Amino acid sequence: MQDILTGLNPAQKQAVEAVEGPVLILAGPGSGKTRVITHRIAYLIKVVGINPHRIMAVTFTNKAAREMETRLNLLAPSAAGRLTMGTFHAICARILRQDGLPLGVPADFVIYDDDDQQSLIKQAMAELELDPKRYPPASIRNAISQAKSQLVLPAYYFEKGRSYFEEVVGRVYELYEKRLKQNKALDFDDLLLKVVQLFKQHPEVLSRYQERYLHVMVDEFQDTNLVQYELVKMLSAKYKNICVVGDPDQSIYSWRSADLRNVFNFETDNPGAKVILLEQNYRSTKNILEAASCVIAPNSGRKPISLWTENESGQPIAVVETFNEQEEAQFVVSEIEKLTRYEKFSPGDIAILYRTNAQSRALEEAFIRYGMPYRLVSGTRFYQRREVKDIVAYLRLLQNPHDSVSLQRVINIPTRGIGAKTLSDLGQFAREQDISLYESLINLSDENAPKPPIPSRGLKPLTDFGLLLKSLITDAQNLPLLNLLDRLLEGINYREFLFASEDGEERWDNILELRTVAQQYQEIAPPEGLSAFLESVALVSDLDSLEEGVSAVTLITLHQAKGLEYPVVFMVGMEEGVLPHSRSFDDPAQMQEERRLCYVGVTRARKRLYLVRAFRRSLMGQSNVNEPSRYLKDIPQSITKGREKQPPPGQYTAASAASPVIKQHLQSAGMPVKSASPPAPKLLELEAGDKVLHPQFGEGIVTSINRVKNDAEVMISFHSVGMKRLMLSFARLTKLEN
DNA sequence: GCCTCTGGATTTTTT
DNA sequence: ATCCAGAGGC
Repeated sequence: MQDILTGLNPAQKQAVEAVEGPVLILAGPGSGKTRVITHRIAYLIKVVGINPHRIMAVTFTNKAAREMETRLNLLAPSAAGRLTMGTFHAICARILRQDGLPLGVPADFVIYDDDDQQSLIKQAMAELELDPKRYPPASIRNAISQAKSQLVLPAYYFEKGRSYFEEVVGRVYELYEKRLKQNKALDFDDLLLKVVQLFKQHPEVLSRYQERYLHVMVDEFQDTNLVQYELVKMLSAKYKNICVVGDPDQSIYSWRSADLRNVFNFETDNPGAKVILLEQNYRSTKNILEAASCVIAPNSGRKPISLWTENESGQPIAVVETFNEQEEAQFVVSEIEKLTRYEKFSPGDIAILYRTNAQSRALEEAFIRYGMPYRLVSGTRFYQRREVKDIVAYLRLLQNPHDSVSLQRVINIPTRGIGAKTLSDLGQFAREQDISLYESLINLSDENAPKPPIPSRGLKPLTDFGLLLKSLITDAQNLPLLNLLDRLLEGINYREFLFASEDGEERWDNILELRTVAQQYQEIAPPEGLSAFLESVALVSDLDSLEEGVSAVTLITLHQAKGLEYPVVFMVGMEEGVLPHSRSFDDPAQMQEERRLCYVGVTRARKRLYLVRAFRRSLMGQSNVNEPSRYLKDIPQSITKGREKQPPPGQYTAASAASPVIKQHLQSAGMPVKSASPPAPKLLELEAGDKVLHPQFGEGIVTSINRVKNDAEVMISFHSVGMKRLMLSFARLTKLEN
């Protein structure tokens, strides 16, 4: 037990030893959070004597779970594999496969990702004859997902006093649920929600789990939504040993329903909760830490966490202005060149962080031009690639033939002459008979079964497809995964099909890559090998494959960078409109989140931090001049080292394209400077009473409009979120016909 | 049923 | 600038 507590600071030690009752650990960035969690688990096992089987540790990412597993193995090897450790979704999927039946969740359910979810929603909307122009499927999906994350059921939308938009959401939600059930499918939100429902409706199941888990720990608690919190509350209700670890300043996923109320209400929710602050930072230099503190300080309603470090002051923060994004990229690359050539840093020590994926483009081009190795985390994600999704859809169909979303996806892949008309006829028939699409296909080759009304010309491909599926489904029961996969690829002539398309070779390579992943499931006996594979495919992300120790510069979004650290960090695009993103301008809560995002970025850096901005930036095809990010102003000059642009080189003769420094120069020399600001945008013509659509808030009614300068303040009563005040130029409103 | 064109939108994406 | 979905033409 010596080794478990030695080397911990007093706060960490306190956190490790606080094993009784509810505990809230507020852990600043770089404060040794993972260390505390793993040591606490080791302490529970080796000192308190808890059976590892009775401990649950929940994380958000597979990567975090894996890391914890690895580190725990060093401390308490005997516990290996005996804990329940994993992501919320993985743990819930397991519970449902085992105990879902009483709730009507079949053990062989498939998991729908966001794309599948959207397909099914579109389909439901078509069935309800709802115009996707008026009710964007993405908004509806979002509304449904939000609802599910907050334990809201369709019935809520039919209560008195709901708006028409909400009623629409309710109707789609209801039908969507019905279709999910028919497809024996669950979406990501369901994995959590169904477990909560299972526990509520079947107390005997709940009490079994409650009995088992003496200790429940949750990592990244600031990212939990209401359902997730509800879940851990239920699980820990008997023994009340619930320990949550998080940092509200690093909450950047509210748009994925993360709810900070979970953190802020924890103490009132859990009387007698111990609160422990981890404030000593082991990661960054004093300068970097101070910059971080200054960035986050202006946010209101924060938990009182103030970071400190015994690390050296280090270098000043480099604040750099470049002309445009090409020059920004060039600066980054040449600076990296210097860092790796003249200093001790290697490319693997360096990361470039940005707000939006689109920003990676210019950077990549520069890296390629200079022949410098880089790795881009998640351009198009592997499991999102069309060819990979197609084959995964086939495999899902083999596990669960009722999965109509997958069936519709692959029914004409490769092209076999089954078009939209045939498909809709088939779909209508299936609905009328109340059978699945697969069953109606099978009916075609069964003499006694009712037949869908398909013109004879379209029949043959359908019948053949049905027979192909049927035989593959039998194979799925008997063949090891790789053999099954190969038989599938052969049965549909997939290689030939891909090679006939553009980028055929690359796409086939992706299939071979998928095959390599499948190889790991080869040893699991036939039907289970397939389902284990599919489950892992559904629940992994790209970040999971982010290897360490690669000798290349990492290009990564700020969101994805959470939880990572690098000796050298470049944050690019430090401009108003980029960070903070212009889409957040009209919502104070979102603006606070942008600030947290900046804070997350800054705190990724260990030794060196560069904050880079471009004077001009092309976004969506047009070039704009952006102000420096407000966050730059929050960092005191005493710890920064500015590197304003050099005097104008030849190519920057256009005054309108000059940096502010250059412009001043020109102006004082009596030269005319044309304003580089874009022309005032055309504003939407609106008046009170107009009906409008907002991409996030949905439909609303304009209650008042107040012109200011070139813009206007509009008050809008939204059906979904009530009254909001928005700036017309920023709010992406669409006018709807009254 | 397949191909081509156009219009619209384009933050972030742990599972 | 680009990507995608849906519409319309062959």
